[in-house]
Order: sequence, then C-alpha cells, then structure tokens
Amino acid sequence: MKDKIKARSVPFSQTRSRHASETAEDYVEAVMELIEEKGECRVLDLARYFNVSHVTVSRIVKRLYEEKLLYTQPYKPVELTPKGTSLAKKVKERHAIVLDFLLELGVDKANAYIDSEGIEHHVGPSTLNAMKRFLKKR
Amino acid sequence: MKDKIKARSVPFSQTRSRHASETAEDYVEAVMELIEEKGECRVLDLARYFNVSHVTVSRIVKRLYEEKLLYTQPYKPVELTPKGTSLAKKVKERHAIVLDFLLELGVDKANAYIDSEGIEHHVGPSTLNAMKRFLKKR
DNA sequence: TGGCAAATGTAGCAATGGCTACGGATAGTG
DNA sequence: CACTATCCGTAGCCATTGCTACATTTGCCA
Repeated sequence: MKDKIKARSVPFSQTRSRHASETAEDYVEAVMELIEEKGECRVLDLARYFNVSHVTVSRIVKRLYEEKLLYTQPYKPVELTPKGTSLAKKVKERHAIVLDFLLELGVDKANAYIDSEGIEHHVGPSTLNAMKRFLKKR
Repeated sequence: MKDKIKARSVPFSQTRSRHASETAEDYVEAVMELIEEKGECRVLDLARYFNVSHVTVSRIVKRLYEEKLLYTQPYKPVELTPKGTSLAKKVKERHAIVLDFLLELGVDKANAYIDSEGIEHHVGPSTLNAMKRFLKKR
C-alpha cells in the first residue's frame, strides 16, 4: 500500500494567508460602501457592519494600513488609498456579478445575498467570465 | 449623520468559527476519499493531501475527534464516525454538484476543480437546488 | 467652559491553524 | 533480535481574529 497521495488541487492551501486576503477584500469593499452611503467610515461603522467588536476592527484596520490599503489616524475616519480603492472596485464588481448570477439562476434574494458574499472570494477569472457569459445570454 | 449601519447579510459573521467548520468539512471529505482510494487514512496522508505539516493535521484530527467526527488512536489510521461519515457524504455530494455545475457552465477543468473547492462551503441549500435544476435542464 | 456620552485605543486572554525541532513508537528487514 | 526508516506525538513559537475590561480622546451641549 504505497500509493502516492495526490496533492490537493488548490495550490495555495495555506489557509491562514488566504483568509487574511479575504478579510482585506471584505474590509475595503465595506469601507467603500460605507463612504458611499454616509459620507465617512468610522471604526464603529465597520464593527456594526461585520457584527464584531470595535477592537477587532481597529486591529484589522491597522494591518490593512500597513498593507497600504487604508489611510487611518487615531480617532479619525478610515479612508481608502488608491491601492485600496482599486481593490475595492474589483471586489465590488465581482461581487455584483456573482449576486446577479445567483439571482438569474433562480436563487431567492435573501439566499443570493448571503451566498454571494461567501462565494465571491473563490471565484477565479475563468469562472467569473463564465458567469458573465451566462448573464449576457439572458 | 446618524444613519444606522445595516448589518451584514451574513448572520454568522464569526469568521473564526465559520473557518473551523470549513476545515471540518474538508477533513472528513479527505478522510473518506483517502480510505476509498487506498484503504486507510494516515495522518501523513492528510498532511500530503493538504500540503501542510503532520503537526497541523494531528492537532486538527484531535479537535475533530473531540467533535465526534473522527476516530483516532495513537499511531493508528484515522477513521470516520457515523457522524463524520454522514457529514462527509453530504459534503462530497455538494462538492460534486458544484464541480459539475461549473463544468457545465463552461469553466475549464483545472479552474473548475480549484474554484469548486473554495465555493462549495458557501453554497446553501437554496443555491444548491438552483444548481441541480440547471444541471437537469442540460 | 465643564462635563458627559460616544468613539477609539490598549492590554491581555482564547481558539484556530501555520511552522520547526526533537523524541518516542511501529514495522519491516537482515 | 536488533536496526533503521517512517510515522506520529509533544513542546513551543507566530499570525489572525474573536472577546472583555479599562483608559483616553473627541465633540457636543448646558
């Protein structure tokens, strides 16, 4: 019994770093949405948005500041850097496509909203294009 | 500027516990596959499968044992409990449907394999049914 | 201006999932 | 039976994302 174990298809199985990137995507998207909706984005806005404590948010904001995705100063609102803005736009567009796709597929609104948030991070360019083609045909 | 922040659609935004459940799903699925393929599932088999160290695997195996998903004894192969078997079956079926769905949608094999692994954890019953309906129509 | 409420920061803990280094167990082979 | 290679467990480190408790800053209003 010495069969080789075929390695998992996913090349970057490093779960931790993958999750950190997903967090970054969620946060820049949320910051952009909150600024659009109410003109600014405070730490507590994000805390309410994600249903976590402000402590969790402020630590993550600090990390994303170090990654040059956000501007942040003590007791000031959070803003997006050019890099953050660019990422946020990409994520929002992808998210919108996934949501439209699920709705077009016949998923009810509530579930389409929920599932699109989980799914969007795992949709590669190839799958995204397939979804776009599907939407065009309708 | 006192607008309420609408809470995120996802009810269980608790990222940590959500990720832990995904790990559980990935592991029981892998254990079932490895047993099917080579008759037993050792810690090192899982380590190779997920491209992580055996230490990471054995800690996770211990946790899943406490959650009554796996049987494990020192230096013995890992096996599935009834609860683990049931979860694994559910996950494998869902995974297969997502994969078939992506292929049918026109995603190439390589990308369909990769994306289906990420997506499957976020496909709720409603979306899964929509995918099944789509597959039936073809 | 003084003071209070809300917002934010800091300290420190837990759970999860990565790792290396090291040591003990098992099994196969001479 | 002993040796050796492989497998597995343990100790202990780090990063990420949760939390509570407490301190500080800000901004508004009397």
